[in-house]
Amino acid sequence: MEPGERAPSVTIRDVARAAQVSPATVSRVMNRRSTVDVELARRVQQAAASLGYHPSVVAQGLARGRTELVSILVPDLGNPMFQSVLRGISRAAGVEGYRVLVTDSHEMPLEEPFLAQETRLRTDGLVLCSPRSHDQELLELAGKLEPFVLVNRHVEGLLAPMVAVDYAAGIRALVAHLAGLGHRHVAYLSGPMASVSNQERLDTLHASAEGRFELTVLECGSMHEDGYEAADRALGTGATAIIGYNDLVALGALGKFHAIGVSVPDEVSVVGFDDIAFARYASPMLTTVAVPQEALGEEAWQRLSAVLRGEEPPADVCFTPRLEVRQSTARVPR
Amino acid sequence: MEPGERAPSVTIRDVARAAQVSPATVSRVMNRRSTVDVELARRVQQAAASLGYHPSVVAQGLARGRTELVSILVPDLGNPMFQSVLRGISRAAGVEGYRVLVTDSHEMPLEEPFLAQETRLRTDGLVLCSPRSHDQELLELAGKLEPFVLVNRHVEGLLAPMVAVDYAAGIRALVAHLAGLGHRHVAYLSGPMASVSNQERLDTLHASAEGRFELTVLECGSMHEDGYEAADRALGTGATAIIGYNDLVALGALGKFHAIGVSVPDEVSVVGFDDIAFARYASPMLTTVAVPQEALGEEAWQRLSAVLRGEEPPADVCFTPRLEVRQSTARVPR
DNA sequence: TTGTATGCGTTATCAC
DNA sequence: GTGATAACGCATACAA
Repeated sequence: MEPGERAPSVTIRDVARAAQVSPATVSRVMNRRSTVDVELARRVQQAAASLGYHPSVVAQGLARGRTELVSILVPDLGNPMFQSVLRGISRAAGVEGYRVLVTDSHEMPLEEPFLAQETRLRTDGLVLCSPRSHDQELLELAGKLEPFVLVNRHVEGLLAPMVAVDYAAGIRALVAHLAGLGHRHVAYLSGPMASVSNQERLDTLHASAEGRFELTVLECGSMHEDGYEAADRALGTGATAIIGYNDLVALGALGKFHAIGVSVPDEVSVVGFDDIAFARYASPMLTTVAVPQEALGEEAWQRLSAVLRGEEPPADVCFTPRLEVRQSTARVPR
Repeated sequence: MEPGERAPSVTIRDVARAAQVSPATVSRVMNRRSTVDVELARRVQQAAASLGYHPSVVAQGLARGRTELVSILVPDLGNPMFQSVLRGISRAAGVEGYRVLVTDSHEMPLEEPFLAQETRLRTDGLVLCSPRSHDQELLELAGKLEPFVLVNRHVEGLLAPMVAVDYAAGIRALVAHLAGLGHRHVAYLSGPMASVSNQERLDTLHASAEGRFELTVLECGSMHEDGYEAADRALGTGATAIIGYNDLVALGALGKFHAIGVSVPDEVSVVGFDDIAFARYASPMLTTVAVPQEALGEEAWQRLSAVLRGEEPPADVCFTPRLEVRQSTARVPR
């Protein structure tokens, strides 16, 4: 065989010939369809085995009209939050024989619509995770993306199933916790501007901080580095407590404080968001708002799966995150 | 349309009819093939646009004999090391228009051969990452998996391209570092028994510890929890330095020591392996052996890509990891 | 129960 | 340059 040449794969016809039956019968045996004479079935099995036959998934996909593949698009594969969602979907889908095709938009909102369509065309359905696009854009795109489900985002008027998190509730719990500890000046390390959940956290923060403490917002980002870099700026504002956009940012801040000899939580309190696995193993253990990440993925799959079966998907769900008080928060220093 | 019914997708024929040309011409236009009369091309473009036509990727796959999809199989999607490799592949492949289908074997070595074959059949090629199977099994499987490349594993006699890491060199650097700090009793938190790289680390450890320090090996695992759980056991052996199977384990141990008030590195030194992003932001910053994770993925893609093009792949590569001395190691306490 | 024939949506070969 | 037509490999309605 020349390099680049097509490998001569063994087809259903080859098996049929070897077993002296029709291709249809081979197909029936391979798919455990209807009742095939046991003797014929045996011959087919044997022929298939000895020829090393495997049905072409692509041909099956074309003939059946489905690939048993679903796509997931995430803003950043490097973020443990999305990795967990991916895991949840991958695991749940795997049980039903579906595989997952993953695409990373690398936090480039403008690429999102194209990538979403592109990857969607390759599979039976799509999970759109924390899309950074505007509501309007998603509404226009929806028709081309169906069937799909939305994770970590709510869009009014969209008929796609949604799996969301009540970030506002999480923020309120956080605010109550910090206010209860006596903090009167809090800094928020803001995430990507395109992140809708960042916007939601910001709005809720402003609203619920009112009358409880002064709030300073600092542009930051979504990665370790961003938190590390922003930590002393935050401290410079006079804040006694710092809320990270997510755990990555909070952990980055923790790292910086440790590096410059600022004690947490004695001199400053730090909290995160998501409760990624590392939050629990940080020093000090990070107080954070726990989002059920793998569950998000599982619920997303349940809905996509239902739609793929032509059934009515379960109702939209909105998880209420749980405040996980650990060691990175304490009473305000006096 | 009834639920479950097939969506009536617009086909190449619909476009041909609308543009009053043959399907062949439409195909030529869509693929920018040969020279098509500019007027006809315009009509086709327009018809395609107004009908919202997108070529069926599945049908293209069948006709062209390739899907522009590759698979990656990893032992644990929850491990940042594999996530980084996945990212590296995903990014590199994406540039050439290839998408990545990811499968997680959930550290179940027995499932691996089946999953590898299954996922391979769905795509044009496979990246086998840190397979837990025995050499013999891989050798027997090889024929069914081609084309594929091996990451983080070397198998004698296998003609598949390989991208590996010289773990022995990493361990030797670690041993020299710890011995130089005066440590005379070291504990190794051992990873999954099925992990070949764990075995390699273990062997090298035994060999190079000889005459420098006493070595105690404790069964542990590959996750945070495992390290957290094993940390005080390790301390109980009288070891003054602890080597984790990977950063996750080391970070878990760090967490435990912080929880029980054991100071790192004053009372005990801790080192990891891989240099995941979190290692740098831990408190104290984790001394570890840096493995170029995304580069592994990129190199893997380069080789798979070459084979897919029918070219000779680049020679096997073996990265020498770099010792990253940070703050979790210090002179032995006296 | 089993085989025949057709369709799935493209690409590619070959005449025109 | 352009259009029939035959693969591509399988599933399935229908006939036997």
